Amino acid sequence: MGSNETTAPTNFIRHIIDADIAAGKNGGRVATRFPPEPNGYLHIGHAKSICLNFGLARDYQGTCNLRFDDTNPHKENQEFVSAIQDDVRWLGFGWGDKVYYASDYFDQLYRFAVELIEKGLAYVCDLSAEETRAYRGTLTEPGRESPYRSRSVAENLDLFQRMRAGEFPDGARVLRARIDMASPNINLRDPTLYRIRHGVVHHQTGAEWCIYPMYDFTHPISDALEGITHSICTLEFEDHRPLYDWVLDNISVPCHPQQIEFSRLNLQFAVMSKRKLTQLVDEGFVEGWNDPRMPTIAGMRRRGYPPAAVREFCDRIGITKADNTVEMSLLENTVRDDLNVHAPRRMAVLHPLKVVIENYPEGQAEELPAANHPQDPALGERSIPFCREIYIDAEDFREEAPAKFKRLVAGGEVRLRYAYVIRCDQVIKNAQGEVIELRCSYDPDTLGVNPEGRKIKGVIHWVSAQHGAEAEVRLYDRLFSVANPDGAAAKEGKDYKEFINPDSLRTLTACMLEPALAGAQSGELFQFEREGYFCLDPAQGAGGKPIWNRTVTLRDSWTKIEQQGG
RNA sequence: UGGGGCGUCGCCAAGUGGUAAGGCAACGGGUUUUGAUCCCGUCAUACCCAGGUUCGAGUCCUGGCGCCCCAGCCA
Repeated sequence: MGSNETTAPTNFIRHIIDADIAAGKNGGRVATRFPPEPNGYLHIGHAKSICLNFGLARDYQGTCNLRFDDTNPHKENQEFVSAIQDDVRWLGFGWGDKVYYASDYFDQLYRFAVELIEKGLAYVCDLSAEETRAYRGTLTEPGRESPYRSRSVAENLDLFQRMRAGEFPDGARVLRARIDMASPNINLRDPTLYRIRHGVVHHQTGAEWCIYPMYDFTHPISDALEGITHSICTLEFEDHRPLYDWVLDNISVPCHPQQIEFSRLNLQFAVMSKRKLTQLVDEGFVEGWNDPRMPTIAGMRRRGYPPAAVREFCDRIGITKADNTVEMSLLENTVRDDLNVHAPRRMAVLHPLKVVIENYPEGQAEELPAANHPQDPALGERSIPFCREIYIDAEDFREEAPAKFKRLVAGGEVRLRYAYVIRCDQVIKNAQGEVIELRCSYDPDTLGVNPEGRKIKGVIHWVSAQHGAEAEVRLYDRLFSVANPDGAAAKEGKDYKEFINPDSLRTLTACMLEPALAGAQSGELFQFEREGYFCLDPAQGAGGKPIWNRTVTLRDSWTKIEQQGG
């Protein structure tokens, strides 16, 4: 196998493909597909599948089709079709100029159904949905055969044609495969192949059809028609594989793709089912599918996760058949690894506390050079204005210093990043006793050099009060307050939504940014030194202020020290 | 009690009979004008359990145990 660049780590599916190639199967060809149903936005679990399928095509010089599994118009729409394409492209994968739709095969699917009927392998069944369920039996008892199971081929052909012609109402009849009502595998107990759906406009085929094929019938045929070699899906379809093979074994298709199943991704502090994500959106628990707290691809994009980091994450988690729940720290660390290398550094004060440097001349200002990246000179530098009044973060000042606290304390000194060492001479408080301003003095001999005879242990960030730009900053935390919302809900007999973290979004409306941030473009990412990585949101906040989303925090060893009573 | 899967470090995960990779987390230490980054070190006599085969088993066999999925005219 192999290619020059990014080759994903090996896994059991690659072993299968390697063996197939060695055996000369499919003429050594590898063709996969990513088959989303356009009934919602893609999430990080889909990203895992996308990276797997498109990654296989990339590494084996094969192909991967983007194919919409659009057989249930009731739940699907064009907005989702478009969003899915945006998301796959954003992740970094392409598909030439052809997007595939299962609905492109509706005519052929119909003819294959007729073929099955002609072979006596499918029949029109008049049982209601409830009756069908009752006839199906249970997990431990076999089902009973439908009274319509022995209709003649001619009658079945006539009825199926009339189903298509719209002669029967919804639910009146279905087309079923005639397999085995006693099979221990419930999927083989004469599964439904076609159902009647009047009055829904399909986003691709409009009102052309009033019967729609089921997944189990559509999927294997779509794969075969596209010459897919390896049809990769998640574990819950393992029980469907005998049906997948049955369909292909009994109709005249050009090839028989191999279905392979892997386990889906579970992520701590998140829910991953489309039903639940849809609910969070529809019921207003989040601002939309692209809310930065959502585990959707659109949400991660808005949050500022680089696509390369998401791809790297998918490589790091691997592909197996074992149930798994990945820790959020793995995702966050993957994002940090990418951002640390690529994000230019800036200074921003989130909780401004005014500092007046009394021995700095009023009306004076100077431009101080600052590296855009401390380890990568190629990113260049910008200059930062310094003057008599600045803001520092309220968290960087304490009247009394806890042990190991190395920021500014009353009477103490601290280094202003890329500027001077200052000393806090006086603390000004309001009537409530809250610190509202600091009067300091600076040491003019400390620009770029350490003072003689004393060690300055702390460095803090700051922004010029005169030159800084105001901004809104949104701090995101995990959407759920427990690692496993579904598990907690089941255990405590509650709804998973009761575990939504009330502090998953904290909005700071009076932040101060260094001037270099003023011209940033929507989507641009920076590290706000000592705070984290932030991404400019496309929207504007109150008063037209820019909104900066916190992508991820920096790793923080201080809070731990502080909590240990340090 | 039917069928299909899965069980290797806190979380992922290599391993394909020859004597337990790697990543994340954690914990020590060093560098540092980001308590960041970076660097160094520690971290499974042990692979769900019990027997067995073998010179040798996480890998093979037998029997248990645990967890996940399946009874949509959803995908």
